[in-house]
Amino acid sequence: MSLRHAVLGLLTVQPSTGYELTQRFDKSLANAWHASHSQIYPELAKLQDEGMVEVVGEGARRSRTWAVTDAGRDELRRFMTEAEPVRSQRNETAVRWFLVDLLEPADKRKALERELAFCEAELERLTAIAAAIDASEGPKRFRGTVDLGLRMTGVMRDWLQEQLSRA
Amino acid sequence: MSLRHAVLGLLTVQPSTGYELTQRFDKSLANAWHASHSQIYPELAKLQDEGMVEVVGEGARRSRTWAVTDAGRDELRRFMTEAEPVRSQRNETAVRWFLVDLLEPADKRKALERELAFCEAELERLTAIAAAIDASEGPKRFRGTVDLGLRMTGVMRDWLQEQLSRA
DNA sequence: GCCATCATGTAATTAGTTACATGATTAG
DNA sequence: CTAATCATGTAACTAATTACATGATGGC
Repeated sequence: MSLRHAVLGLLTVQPSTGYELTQRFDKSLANAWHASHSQIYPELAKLQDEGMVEVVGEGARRSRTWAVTDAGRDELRRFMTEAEPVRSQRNETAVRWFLVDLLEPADKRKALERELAFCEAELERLTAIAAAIDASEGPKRFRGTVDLGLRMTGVMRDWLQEQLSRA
Repeated sequence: MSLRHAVLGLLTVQPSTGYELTQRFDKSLANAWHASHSQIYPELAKLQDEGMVEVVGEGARRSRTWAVTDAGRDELRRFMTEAEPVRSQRNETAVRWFLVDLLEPADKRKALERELAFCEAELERLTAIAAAIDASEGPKRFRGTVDLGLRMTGVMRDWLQEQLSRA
């Protein structure tokens, strides 16, 4: 189960409230993992029971800021270095791209155009994130990951354009 | 829900038994969707109830070959052309690559090397599939999808090598 | 005062995994 | 004849989504 490790990882980068975590899942981990608040709050409670996270601050609207404990850091390290990676994916976009070959030309073109628009938007989104990191002070962590996303999305865009020009 | 559309798609390409479908999920859709037999058999039954698949042959070991009906083809087309794509992913490997920046150098190098080995293996797997398609007669469907996989995995390998050389 | 958004939670349902179970066929 | 693999199914459990529910705060 990877939800808890994603939570531990995000909280290691930066202590957050449950609400902020839900947003960070869709920003930082948009291409990796999705979790909604109804999953995150119970998971934080479970992690707290197990001593892996703790409340380090309370703010307005009875919000609580969570941080990783030493036990949590140990568990995250164990996951990253010792646990056997689970490689299976669940990616509806990839299913669609696989199945696009089954469509007749007109439908295929329309589908490819929609996907192309998605890639362009994603490139823009990642470019903005990269610029923000570059403009910031400090260690520029995750700049590499953003760069990987940019390269992958670039490959996808090129591929879609080729498919379109042939369709 | 994408399982049923993956099933309809795979059966559109080639009628199969449930057993064959489980294998095709891990071969053709390895980088898109995973489903185990305990999910596939009930889904075939449900699709049959809804008139979207039918038994077109029976073989040894009481195996049954399933094919898509017109209603199934309609549903697949509707999914591909009209349904709003769900973009969220669930990809533990991507989570790991994101979190690798949190590790100290020695752990990081070890983690990157493991991922690099995975990419090399994946490149080999895809190269073999591409060669098989190229050697075959007929329309060479999905050759493009395999090529996309090769390009993406190539980008990943290069990125991992760069990260390693800097770690 | 009221609307948007921040913020947290639970309940009901659906999807997916792991474990259990069984029988048929083929290769050695 | 027996072990491996083919082939199908169900049961128990865990994970995830969708829907329901409530209250706080800040901007207008």
